[in-house]
Amino acid sequence: MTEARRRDANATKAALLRAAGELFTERGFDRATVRDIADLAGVNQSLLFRYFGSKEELFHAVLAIQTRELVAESPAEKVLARTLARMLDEKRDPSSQSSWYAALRSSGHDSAADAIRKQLGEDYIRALISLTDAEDADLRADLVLAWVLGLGMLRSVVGKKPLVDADPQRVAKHVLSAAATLLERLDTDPAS
Amino acid sequence: MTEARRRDANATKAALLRAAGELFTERGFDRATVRDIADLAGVNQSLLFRYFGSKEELFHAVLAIQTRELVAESPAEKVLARTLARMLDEKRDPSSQSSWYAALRSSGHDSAADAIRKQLGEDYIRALISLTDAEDADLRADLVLAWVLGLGMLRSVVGKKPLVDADPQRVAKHVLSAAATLLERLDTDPAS
DNA sequence: ATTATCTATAGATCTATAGATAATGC
DNA sequence: ATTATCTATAGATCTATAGATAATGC
Repeated sequence: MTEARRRDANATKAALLRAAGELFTERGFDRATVRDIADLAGVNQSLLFRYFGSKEELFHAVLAIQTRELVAESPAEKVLARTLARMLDEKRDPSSQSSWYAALRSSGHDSAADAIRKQLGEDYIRALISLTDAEDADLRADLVLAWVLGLGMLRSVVGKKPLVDADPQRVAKHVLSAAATLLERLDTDPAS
Repeated sequence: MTEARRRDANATKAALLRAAGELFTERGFDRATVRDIADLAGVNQSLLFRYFGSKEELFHAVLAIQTRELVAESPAEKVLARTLARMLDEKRDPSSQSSWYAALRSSGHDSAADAIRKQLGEDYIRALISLTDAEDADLRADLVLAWVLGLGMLRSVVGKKPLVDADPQRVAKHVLSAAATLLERLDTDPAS
């Protein structure tokens, strides 16, 4: 982003989405200011409003993209293992980390929470529910989702050790085998 | 708080702590404004600064109290069950819910996160670590802690259904038995 | 000529403080 | 007289917008 860029609305939008994904994840909705996002993207902050209307709409765009990427192309048994692999991969650049954490960190009563409730409720949860025949399948799926979110928060926000430095394979193995207590058809191979 | 109160500095401090606990948990650090906290406590907002110095110091006071209450008097095997019972008890008044969620929702790089890292690292985690002989005991404790935090966030911030409406006993039973995969000496009785 | 980008600023917060007021205890 | 409480406001943000500038494509 440091070299002189051509004038390209699509590239600017993409740069804003990327920067927003990174800062929302790292700081949460409120503390990721539009100015910081625009600076990180290397563009003027007024363009954020021109292309996305408001900070909140930008946030929703980020959430929608990330949810789609994550859930869309994996079979249900492997969604959890892949989510963990993605989250635990430290070589991954920060902008691709999930902004779900940011959604959680935002206010409890505004549309940010509504957004996550819907996005997660209807995509991710469905995959998890399909992995058990228990009558409380939907509750079990919520419990597993809570774990994933808690792990992400404790890593990315708190930076808790030894969790942040732990071997990804080992973390995934522990989580998957414990989660398999709740979801009997879960694939517990961390490297799948 | 509605009837005319006597002038009582201690009572005012307590009212502020209580109101702060409630609003920080519900909205996170940034969106719980000092004015709202003072209004909920039924006092003028300037008193918050008089008695606690700054919003951040008030937040730390809230965290310290809640951590102490929670961990202090339970044996290690029962700390998790009691944390869950406390969190899942809907009759409980909101001000006593844990502000750990608020700490998580606050910025990743300021002293709020430092506070939680220390408070949790040194009290809660120690209890969990004592429940397993595995060499990666500290990692396992982190994973369980992550689950508790994720559950609290998903309940109190997102209001995810069916999780919020679920039978506390059943939720506790699921979580405890899955967590026992990691901590072999954990007491898995939800009602202990 | 069109449109991507930037400048400048309005307007709405929010934290924090200085100084005034009023209720208590000796 | 002491001190708990309130009033009023400074000063620092932050989101959002109106209008000016400058790079592209026909």
